[in-house]
Amino acid sequence: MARASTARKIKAEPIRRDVKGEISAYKRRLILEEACHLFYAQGYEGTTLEAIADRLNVTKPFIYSYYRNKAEILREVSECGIRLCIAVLDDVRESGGTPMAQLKAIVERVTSLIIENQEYIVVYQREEKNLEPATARDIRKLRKAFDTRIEALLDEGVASGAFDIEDTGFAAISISGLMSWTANWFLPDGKRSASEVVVQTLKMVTHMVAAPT
Amino acid sequence: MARASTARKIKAEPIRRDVKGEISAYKRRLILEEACHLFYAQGYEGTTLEAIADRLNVTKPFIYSYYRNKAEILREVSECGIRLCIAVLDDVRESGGTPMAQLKAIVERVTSLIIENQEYIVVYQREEKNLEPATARDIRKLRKAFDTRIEALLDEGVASGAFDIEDTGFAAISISGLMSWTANWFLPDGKRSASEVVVQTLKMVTHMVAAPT
DNA sequence: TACTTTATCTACTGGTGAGTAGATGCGCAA
DNA sequence: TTGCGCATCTACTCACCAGTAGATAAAGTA
Repeated sequence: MARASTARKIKAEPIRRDVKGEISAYKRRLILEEACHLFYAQGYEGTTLEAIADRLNVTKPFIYSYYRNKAEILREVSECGIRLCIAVLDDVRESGGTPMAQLKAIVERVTSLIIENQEYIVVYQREEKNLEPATARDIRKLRKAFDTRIEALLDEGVASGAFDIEDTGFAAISISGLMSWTANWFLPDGKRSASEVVVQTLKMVTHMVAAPT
Repeated sequence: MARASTARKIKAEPIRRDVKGEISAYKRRLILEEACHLFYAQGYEGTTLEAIADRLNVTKPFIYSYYRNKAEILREVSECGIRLCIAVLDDVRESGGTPMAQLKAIVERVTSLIIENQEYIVVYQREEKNLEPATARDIRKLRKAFDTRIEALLDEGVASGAFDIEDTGFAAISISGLMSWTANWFLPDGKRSASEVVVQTLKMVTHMVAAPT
């Protein structure tokens, strides 16, 4: 085993960076970004692996040494967006505050995230049918978990009297839908800037749930 | 010309149905429905014309005698949903009423329509990238026109004091987004029935735009 | 009956693109 | 300097599918 020979080196300098691994991860990242960009512009089936390779000035087998197949690239693209959204939700929930303050923070940050990662979000929405069924299920579960946790927050707000909502489950779907939908129509050079969209979305959501004062 | 010989018959019985044309239209319809169903279940690229033909117990060239090519089928599927929505909007606007009453009627009827035609709507949303660019532009224009006319209605409501909205353009996008999004998550056998979803959507939209009383 | 038209089929082509086998060449260790 | 291993490439295979040419059969017409 190679392990025995490296063991000595580790003793001399116990903490060392996995340079090889980092470079490999970086290359995966490059492939992923370019793939997402092309999937967004031309669709998944309309994008050949050769086209991705071309844009990176490499060849198709290069890609195959970092991803098992085309579907694995799509999987990674698809997971990316929802993972980020859940991370934000976790962060806000942990840092506490009133239900209204938390909801506002979530809407603000998640909407920004969706705009920033528009291509990833849209590709997932469009190309779900090209994922392997098991993968599609897993990602759907993540989305569902996101909605359920928004629902829990809304329940807290209803209990405290901050929100006036009849069906919090439905409201949660509506809020997360409103944010997701942004990815479908937002244009980076359109008449509304990203920050204006965030502000307006926040207003819509607030209007939708706030109890009359 | 054959026209001269049929002219005499038309004189004998001036109003006659175009049976041949109707049958032809009916066959197109059958192809369209089956195609939409398969596009929905397996994606556009994942559906072969042979598969569509199989389900209809015919062969591929049969389809080619009713549609020029695969993309033309997709075009018809894609146009279907938005055309129906615009027809409803026209109808409601024509029959008049207060802005609030009109908005409610639109949300109610369009949301129902979207649920009924879920497959058509979703296929369009997903497969836009597989349309010919010119066709995609045309359909986008229809969607845009729909939103603009919702915006005009919202403006009327703001003028009359019924609505409290800062950016009616944004609110219009949000409302049509909320309705469109339904197609993405509604399950015919899910825990909410179609009519419950319609009622809840109506409540969300009302909450979102209504001026405080 | 014989001829025409129309609807649909059988059997093909041509192009494409995912995935792979094996070659090549470069950097590193001894 | 030689040899090894890793990264990447060249050059293919294989399957699939949109679209088509031309056959066939059924219905109508004279």
